[in-house]
Amino acid sequence: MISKKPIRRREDRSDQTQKRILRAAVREFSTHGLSGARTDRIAESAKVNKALLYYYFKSKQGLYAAAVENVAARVVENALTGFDPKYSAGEMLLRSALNHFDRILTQREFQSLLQQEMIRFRSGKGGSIPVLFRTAFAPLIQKMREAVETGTRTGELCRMDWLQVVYSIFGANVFYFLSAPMMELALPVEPFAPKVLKQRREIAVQFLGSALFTDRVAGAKLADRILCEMPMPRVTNVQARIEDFHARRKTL
Amino acid sequence: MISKKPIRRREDRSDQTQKRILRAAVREFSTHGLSGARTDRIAESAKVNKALLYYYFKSKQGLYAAAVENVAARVVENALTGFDPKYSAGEMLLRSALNHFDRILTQREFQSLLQQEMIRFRSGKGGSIPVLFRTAFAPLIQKMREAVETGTRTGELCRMDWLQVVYSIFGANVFYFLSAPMMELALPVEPFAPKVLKQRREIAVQFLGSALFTDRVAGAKLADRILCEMPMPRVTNVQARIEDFHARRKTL
DNA sequence: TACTTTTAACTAACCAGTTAATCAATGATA
DNA sequence: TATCATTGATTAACTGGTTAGTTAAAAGTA
Repeated sequence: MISKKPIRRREDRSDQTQKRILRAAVREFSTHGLSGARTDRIAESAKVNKALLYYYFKSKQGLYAAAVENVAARVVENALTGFDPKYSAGEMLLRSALNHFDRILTQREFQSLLQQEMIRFRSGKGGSIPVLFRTAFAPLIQKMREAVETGTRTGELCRMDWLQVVYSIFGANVFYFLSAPMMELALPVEPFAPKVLKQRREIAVQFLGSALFTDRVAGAKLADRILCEMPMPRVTNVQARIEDFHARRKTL
Repeated sequence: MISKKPIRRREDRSDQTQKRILRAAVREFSTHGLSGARTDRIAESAKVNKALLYYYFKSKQGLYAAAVENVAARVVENALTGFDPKYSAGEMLLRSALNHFDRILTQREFQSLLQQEMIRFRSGKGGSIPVLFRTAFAPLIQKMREAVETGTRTGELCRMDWLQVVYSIFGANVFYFLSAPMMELALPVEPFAPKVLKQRREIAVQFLGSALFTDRVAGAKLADRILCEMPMPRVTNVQARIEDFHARRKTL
């Protein structure tokens, strides 16, 4: 933003504008949905002419697909960290819960896009769900299943349905962020304030610790230890949040 | 559908067409979103002229608002059943979890609309969230909070953050239905098959029973008892499911 | 007749996608 | 190394189909 040295090499320049378009597209699609998004708005926010969108991504659909893939790729990389075999099964689960929370926190657009894709998929159109599923989702729940099964076999965890564990972990996190706008109206706190987020994150893991483990106290202790080792990431996405804020102001 | 006796009274006739429009609108908006929905399609599916939509509901936005309110109203009525003071705090919570599951199951459109409204709300525009919040959401979580607090005071429930309980209960249910289309790709089962639904519903309550209660075994037993008293409702919405099916076929 | 409900046909705006022309690196040539 | 055709990147202006919303008249009911 600040450095104004013009890019000389043609390729680099083109790459950069493509990235700019993609960033703008992710923002637009995640806040307005596929049909609500406006190509003019994307072009304007990427500071390029609208025709460029079609030059690089042939159609609105194409741009949308590229946007979804782009965010998905960013997610996949760190989805499986935490399943290091040096950890016990229970620890893997708690770590993946934290991982999931942090991922939603740092990549909010992904969540919006994913939810919208889910609705689209349910009402018939193929969309990107199958791809997302194969690349991001399937490997993760497979790992979780294995962890629950070994955990119950060794007696570390309570005897329980592995799917229910998946639903509990993901569900609580997803619902937290999903319901945040509404909760904002209910509670005397701002759900996206760093302090509140941090506390929520801790409580969620502690809850899992005492809900999943045979030895409740040991589970809670383990949760505390992991929390020390995995501090909450800083939310770097400041620019987007500022833009959000202004968009909000304008429409009030 | 079958009975063809024409309605004589003007008022009744008008009422009925309004309802037909509203039903069609709910279907259209919940599958396509506000901006994806087409007024022509709503009119056609309600078997009225498009101008009637504007006669009764002045604008697309107005129709949308009416649709959301309509579904919300249906939800509110049975949200608070289960908080009968004759039950213990723990029982209230388990019952409300089942209630919530059944509500999503029988009124799927509400969920879609609500989620879309949540995204809309986050990205600035007021929408119906504040209304929905006051009428449906706030009273419910208030009751849940009270239940958790009395439950922990009496020692029936584990000492835990009441909000975390809310997130766990709602989260698991919401996430089950939200992720169902994706899970369909992951699992060898159809998540909307009555048998699968029934099993999931049971496991979810049993999980809560042993996660929330100080006495895990007692919690699980209570869950079983409640499950007997609250059998899964039949999904009456056959027409919508058939239409869904056909819509799906067409777009493949 | 007087009033409400419903319709066919229309319009104005919007918006995805196109076109043809311009601009600026690049690399070949003398 | 100065020149210039080539090619990729970018734009302003346009187009045509779509869609929310209107109007004026017809049909139905009290």
